[in-house]
Amino acid sequence: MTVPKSLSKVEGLPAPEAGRRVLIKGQQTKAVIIDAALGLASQIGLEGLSIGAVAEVTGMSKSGVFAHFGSREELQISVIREYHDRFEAEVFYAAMQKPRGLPRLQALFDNWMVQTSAEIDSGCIYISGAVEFDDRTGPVRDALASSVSTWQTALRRAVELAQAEGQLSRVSDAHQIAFEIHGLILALHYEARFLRNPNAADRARQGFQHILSRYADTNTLPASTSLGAAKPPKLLAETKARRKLDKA
Amino acid sequence: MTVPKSLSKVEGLPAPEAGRRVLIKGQQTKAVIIDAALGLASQIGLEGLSIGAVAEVTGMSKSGVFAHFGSREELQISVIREYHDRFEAEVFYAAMQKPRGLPRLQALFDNWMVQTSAEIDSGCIYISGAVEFDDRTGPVRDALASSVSTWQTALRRAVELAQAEGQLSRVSDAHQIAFEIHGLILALHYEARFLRNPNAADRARQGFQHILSRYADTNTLPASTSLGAAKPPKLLAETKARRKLDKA
DNA sequence: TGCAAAATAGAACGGTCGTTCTTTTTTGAG
DNA sequence: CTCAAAAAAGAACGACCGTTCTATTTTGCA
Repeated sequence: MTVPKSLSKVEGLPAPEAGRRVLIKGQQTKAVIIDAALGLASQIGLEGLSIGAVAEVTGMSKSGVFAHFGSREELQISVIREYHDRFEAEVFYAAMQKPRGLPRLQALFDNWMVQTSAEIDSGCIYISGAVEFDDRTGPVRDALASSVSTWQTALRRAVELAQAEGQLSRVSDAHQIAFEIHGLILALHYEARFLRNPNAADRARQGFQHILSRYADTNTLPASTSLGAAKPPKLLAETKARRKLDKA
Repeated sequence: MTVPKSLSKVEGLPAPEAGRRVLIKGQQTKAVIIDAALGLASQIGLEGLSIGAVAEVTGMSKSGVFAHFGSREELQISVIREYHDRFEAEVFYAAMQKPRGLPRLQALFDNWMVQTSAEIDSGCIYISGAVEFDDRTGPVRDALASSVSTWQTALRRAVELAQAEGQLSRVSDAHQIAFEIHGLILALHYEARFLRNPNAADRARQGFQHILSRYADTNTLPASTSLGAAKPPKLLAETKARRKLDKA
């Protein structure tokens, strides 16, 4: 139909084979719109996001906003993509500077906490969106699930690296550990944002330290956190053997 | 406190001082409406709940449904109350038959898991509602938050009892332990319902056993679950001393 | 600067929503 | 069986929604 999926214009090539013009204004305002829409969606959710509200915030007309996307779904997907990019930059890439293993995993968790609910307003789209689209189908849900899965894979990989470094036990697989970490973030979001519990951040941090100390391997315990009692006597030889296997 | 929320039968007084009639039909259909509305809200959320949809499901007219509540907000609140009652019966009261301590806590968790997402469809209103109303104000949010707080208090109390019985360590307070358990349920709901991960239930169960074994006190470890490695050498004397304190 | 294309605005559409008002049907004690 | 009260239906309202179509303004290369 009209509005050709907005692929050639923004997503794909920046029009190097353009027959006539290479306009820049459109993409500028589109970025402004997406930014405003992301702010709105963070507060009222992706489903509550309306073109009229975005138009009012940006000072544009409804049809002016609409023309950039061609449908509300495409606007929602653009918002998801924008959130994905920011999440990737501020949580993932920011933590990749740390050395692999526990330092990087700790940085991922800290950044995740900040991104999720450290800001007073603005909830997490990955969380609210999951609730809104959990029994629906379609491209919006697919985009959301894809984005979340990417992040979960990255987190799991960080856990695996910590295991490979011998800093995290293998009594549970990485998926299980990532699941428990995810639960802490979800509980943080729930208690901080809905119940307005000011201690939620500390609870989450403490829970993360509990997970680390539970799965702690023998070498290099990072300053032995609050729970000093539970020190499982691990097998050093087994750990080293497995580290070799991972290199192969 | 044994959850003294639900008192009268439906709304206010069941009309014992009725001047003329004591009609029963109205309350019957009202119960039918609320049941249908709860089913709908469990799928599409409290915010997505529309009077028109409820009317269609129940085979009534919009105004017929509306007349029973006077506003959509009141319908939403009625749904929350209904969910509260069912949750109370199927999760809380069903677990109160078990002896206090770990058995009861385990039963609470198991029932909670079933209620939350064991059923294929029907999500949890406490979870979806928290996302939908986390930055709103008004009676619906208040009813939801009140209901959740009541349940959280009951859960925390169960943890405290397990601590008092000497079956759960006190290195963390009950609120922290309840927070971590809550996280497991939230992660279960997220992964099972949104990501369609069939292993989520096992992940949650395993995470719960991890929490138990982390906070395990010396006596009566229940058949030492899958995680056999981490056995923290606890102080027996300290535990007994604290158990005495709790009795006082 | 000219001028076509791009960007934006404006008005209107059909649809659904919660709600109100009026009318009809059903209920159940006398 | 009667009949007033309760329950339910029906129609209509204003508001907002996404979307379409057309008109206007702005953009930026020639």
